[in-house]
Amino acid sequence: MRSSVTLRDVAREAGVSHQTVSRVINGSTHVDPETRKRVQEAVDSLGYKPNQIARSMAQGRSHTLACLSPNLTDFTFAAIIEGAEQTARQHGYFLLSSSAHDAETFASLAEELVISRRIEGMLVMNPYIDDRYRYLPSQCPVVMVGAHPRKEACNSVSLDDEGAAVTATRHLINLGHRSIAIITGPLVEDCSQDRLQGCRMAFQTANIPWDDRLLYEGDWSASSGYDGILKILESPVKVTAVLAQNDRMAIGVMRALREAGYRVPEDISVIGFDDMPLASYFDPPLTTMRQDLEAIGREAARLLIDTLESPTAGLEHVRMPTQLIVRASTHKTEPAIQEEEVIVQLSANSK
Amino acid sequence: MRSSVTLRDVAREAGVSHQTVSRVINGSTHVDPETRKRVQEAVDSLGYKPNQIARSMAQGRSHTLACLSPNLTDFTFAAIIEGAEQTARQHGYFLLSSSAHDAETFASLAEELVISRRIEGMLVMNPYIDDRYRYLPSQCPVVMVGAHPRKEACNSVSLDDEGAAVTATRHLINLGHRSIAIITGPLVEDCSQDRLQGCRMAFQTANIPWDDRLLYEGDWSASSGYDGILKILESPVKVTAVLAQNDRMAIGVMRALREAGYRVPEDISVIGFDDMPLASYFDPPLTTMRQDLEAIGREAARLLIDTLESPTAGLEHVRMPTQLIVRASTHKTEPAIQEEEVIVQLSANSK
DNA sequence: ATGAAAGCGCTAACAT
DNA sequence: ATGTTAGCGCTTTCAT
Repeated sequence: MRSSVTLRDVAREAGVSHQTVSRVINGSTHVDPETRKRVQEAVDSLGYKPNQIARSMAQGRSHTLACLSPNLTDFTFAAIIEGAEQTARQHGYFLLSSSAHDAETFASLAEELVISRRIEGMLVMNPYIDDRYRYLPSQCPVVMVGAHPRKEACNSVSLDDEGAAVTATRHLINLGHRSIAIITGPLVEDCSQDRLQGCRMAFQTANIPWDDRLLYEGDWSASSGYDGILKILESPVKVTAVLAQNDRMAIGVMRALREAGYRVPEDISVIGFDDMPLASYFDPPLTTMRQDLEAIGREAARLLIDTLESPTAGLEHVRMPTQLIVRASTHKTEPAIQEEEVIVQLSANSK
Repeated sequence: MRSSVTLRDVAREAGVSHQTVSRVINGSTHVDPETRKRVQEAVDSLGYKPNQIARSMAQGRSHTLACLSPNLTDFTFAAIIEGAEQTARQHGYFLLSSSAHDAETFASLAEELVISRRIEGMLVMNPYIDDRYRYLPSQCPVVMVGAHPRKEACNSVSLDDEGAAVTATRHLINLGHRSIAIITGPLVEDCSQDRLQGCRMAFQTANIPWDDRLLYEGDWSASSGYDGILKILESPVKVTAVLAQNDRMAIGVMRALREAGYRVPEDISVIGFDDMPLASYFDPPLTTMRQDLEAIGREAARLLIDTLESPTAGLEHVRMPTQLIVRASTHKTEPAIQEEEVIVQLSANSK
């Protein structure tokens, strides 16, 4: 098991110095084609594979990236990781994904990874959900995912949350809704704030007055959507549509509505965000803002690798587009203003 | 950035040899308490952290494990990885999780990881979904997750699939059902076969004849559940209950049933497997066999680490228990035989 | 209890 | 174009 073939074994076999073998392995140009061939044969016949640990040691590089997220199971995180891992591997990096439930865990984990030289760069999912942004490693490049740096100098990839919210809200408005409840994610998170801001803007454009009684701060869970809409329905305002900032909360909303005797979408329309798996299997199938999570992960990894390989690269803040997916959970109230919206949005974002 | 503190820096600071520092770091007993204290102070004041790459290099160990699964996004895989990662970290290992969509990807990835000495052991999720089991690395310990070794000599962790299926089936039988449709996962997978076998056994015990027209092989997707039940309903047999081998297919079944004008559970009962997130938010909330996925991951990692650290350890094949979760999607047909079943199962499995 | 020497398998810098 | 010499930062002998 520890009888691995080394560079020197190959060198001996090929009758050259181990350095020449190294050159061949690393594709250096300064090698005689004849020699290269001989070395290559030795490599093949001995089944030599470079020991990456030794290589990392010699160059002081680990060829490993880390991705730290609050957990690995939320579909959004998992899909981003999947994308990031793909891209990392394509570029010869491995991705170590770890979950850090809270800021302390994050801090110790990040420090260990960096100081122990195991990783060269780090993807940080949702850095502002708690204090974790305070503990971002200073000694290696970081890419924020799902949030924009406030004052940290690092790359970032996030959704066009504001734009997505504008689109979603306008979809409802165009269906004739003017009394729209909003269930947000935790307002400490940028993405909740941005989505809220998008709603505000769309309201303003349509001259819909803002009403705080129609707002509820959830925590992304289905049960918070459930609780939220029930709370809102207690107010005297008549709601005809609900915008939930993610699909899970939208599910909770639909369930509460059903139990309270409302029909979706005939009485109340519901729109979500994410287009999570099975969104089309809900009852009714959910209208939602789709985001291409794997693309976010790919982009984030690309950004990190770019930074690693060309340290001169400036900071980038990428916003990923979203797409309105109209299913059965949204519906006209009064005669709709115009229905072409859908087509417009689909094409505008499908690049 | 590369100005890290090394063992020698600490040694100089403490006025000892770097070797002594190494002893302190590694908790060797043969160190004078006085010296140890001095070294410790130097370590602290300099903020020294061992370079893990160098350490790996010297001991020929990477302290890294890999987990290869078909993808990272399926909730089942993600949750298992989450559990495995936790345990790995507790024991000082890192977990490199990668997805290998097909057998070829798996083969090259596994080879690279092992030969390059990046990892010391490997968790392999669902090795029999395709040919990947042929490419299991021979040079490092492997733990199979979700399947039992056929002839491979490795550890494994899987669900008590057969037992779970027996419990699920008996739940339906006890509710008076005798005409039960079954939607399976891909039959190349052990877990589909085992669950099917459990159904067969429960049928036999209850003297229910087997009817192939009530069987459909799905692929775990919601749409295959949808298609499957529609296909089964074409046959002249009257179905009163459906057992889907996972929750996603169960969702597909419920949707098809709803669209075909059947009520769940009044006309037809549905039971799933997994207790996936939101299972309780389906309409109706889904009765299902819960599995503790994170526990599976933890167990798998534990097994792998045990093997690594005490090579004398024999092979283990762990079966994890499941738990019947009764919600609203199952219902009596004729007068039920007895209802205490539920309680019995819950306590029997909740250890 | 401590130190000195050697080496893990490779790459980098300098020869030639 | 190729070889030689030094390490990378640590652990592992083996002395003392």
